[in-house]
Amino acid sequence: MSQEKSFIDRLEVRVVVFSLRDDQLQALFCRSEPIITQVAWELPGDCIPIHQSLEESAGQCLAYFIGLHEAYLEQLYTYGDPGQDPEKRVISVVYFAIIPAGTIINTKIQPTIKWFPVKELPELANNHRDIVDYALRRLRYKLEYTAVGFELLPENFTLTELQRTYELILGEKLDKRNFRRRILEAGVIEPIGQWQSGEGRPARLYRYRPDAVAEVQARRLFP
Amino acid sequence: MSQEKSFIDRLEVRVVVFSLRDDQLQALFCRSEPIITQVAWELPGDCIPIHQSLEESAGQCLAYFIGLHEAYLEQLYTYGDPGQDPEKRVISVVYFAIIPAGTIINTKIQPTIKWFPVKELPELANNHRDIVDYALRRLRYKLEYTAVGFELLPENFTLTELQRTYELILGEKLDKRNFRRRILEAGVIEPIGQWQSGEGRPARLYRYRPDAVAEVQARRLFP
DNA sequence: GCAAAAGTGTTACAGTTACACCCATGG
DNA sequence: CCATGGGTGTAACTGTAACACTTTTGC
Repeated sequence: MSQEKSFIDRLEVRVVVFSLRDDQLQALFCRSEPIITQVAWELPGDCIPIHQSLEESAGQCLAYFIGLHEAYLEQLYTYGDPGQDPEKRVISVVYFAIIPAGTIINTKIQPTIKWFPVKELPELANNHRDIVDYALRRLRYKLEYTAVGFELLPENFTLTELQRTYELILGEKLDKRNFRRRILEAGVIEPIGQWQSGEGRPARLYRYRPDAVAEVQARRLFP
Repeated sequence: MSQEKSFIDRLEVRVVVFSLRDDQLQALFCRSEPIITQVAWELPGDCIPIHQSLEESAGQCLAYFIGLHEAYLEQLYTYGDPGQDPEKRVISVVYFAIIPAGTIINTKIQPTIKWFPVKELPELANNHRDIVDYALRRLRYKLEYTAVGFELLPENFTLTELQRTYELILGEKLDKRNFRRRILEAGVIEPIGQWQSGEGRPARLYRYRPDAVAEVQARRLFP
């Protein structure tokens, strides 16, 4: 095993932050340093201090950019192609994060950040567009067989809100009765005994049961 | 964004190599340098030269250890917890590889490597046991919704061999008629017009259709 | 001719989908 | 009292799982 050291790699963490805002799935970007003249956006990120684990760094990145200390966080992929300069390479360990709808984030910490709907992304630096696309695929995919959808919602929510969340991410309409029957049968949520009033009949509020076992048996390609 | 450089990180690639051997799923390890006196095994790996991409390095690792230049390769996870020494950290980008059954590998290149059945792993260095467990989960999982199972087989195979492969990895018996019906209906394999003889009636040989679309619609947790 | 492995259909059951109306509240 | 969104059950259909015997070859 060769022992050649890689002194000139730069190791960074990047985070794709998703949230539901304005009835759309949005992702967070920050303005990149204008290298030539073009201004582009990039994924929030940072170097990884030697004393930190990768996940800690991703978490700290969230704290730094949006002042948030708790969020769903999952490693997505590590990118590390050599660039044009054969003496330089950036290793990007990318995480994705999910922020509950309605979370108030402190944009004063970092005035250069901005949310964009995933359907209307701006021009992004490097391969960040591909990264977001991949994160989105993973989110959709994961939504189908785990309970990750609840991470997008506040602690208490109505069944209509939950259904809307699923519809937004999957990009298709779902049947109300089937949706309700199945999610209640799955036993992953419980009513909190309160109702949310607004226009029309008040809606029962539910919360996710953190003890819920919410992995579905995959459908096999072959039996 | 802070610009602190991480000079003392060591960046390495590791590969979990799976193959079917002796009617068992096996993984490849190499003898680790005996640090104190205890001899343990570790995942084959190497440093990542600055001019290479991560996947290239993983591929080169396969070439170096077993003289193989083509194999299914997929990024698994990146590990990078700080160790005891706060000035040192190893970043391990881990891939997993699948080698078709019957592939003759050149163990003369590296006499210190050895296959172990995944059910009888030896003592492994660092967190490599966890890594293998995770790779195995991913392999099982992936088998259920993609056609990755074919990577474990030689180019031509019988339906019984294919079924056996699935049974070995999933760890359960499958029904012969259901298995055959569904895989043939899926249209991912085609007969090559030859038969393999041995004991009993000769078996028809098939091959995987590389143009096959072989992703199954996931079963949803909620509709 | 027999041992050994390949190959082949049907039926019962479970899960999924499609679908339309009444209910409770606020204004 | 009416507009608005919340809430509820059933029937047809589709996919899945369970199951045993015949066929072809080598020895």
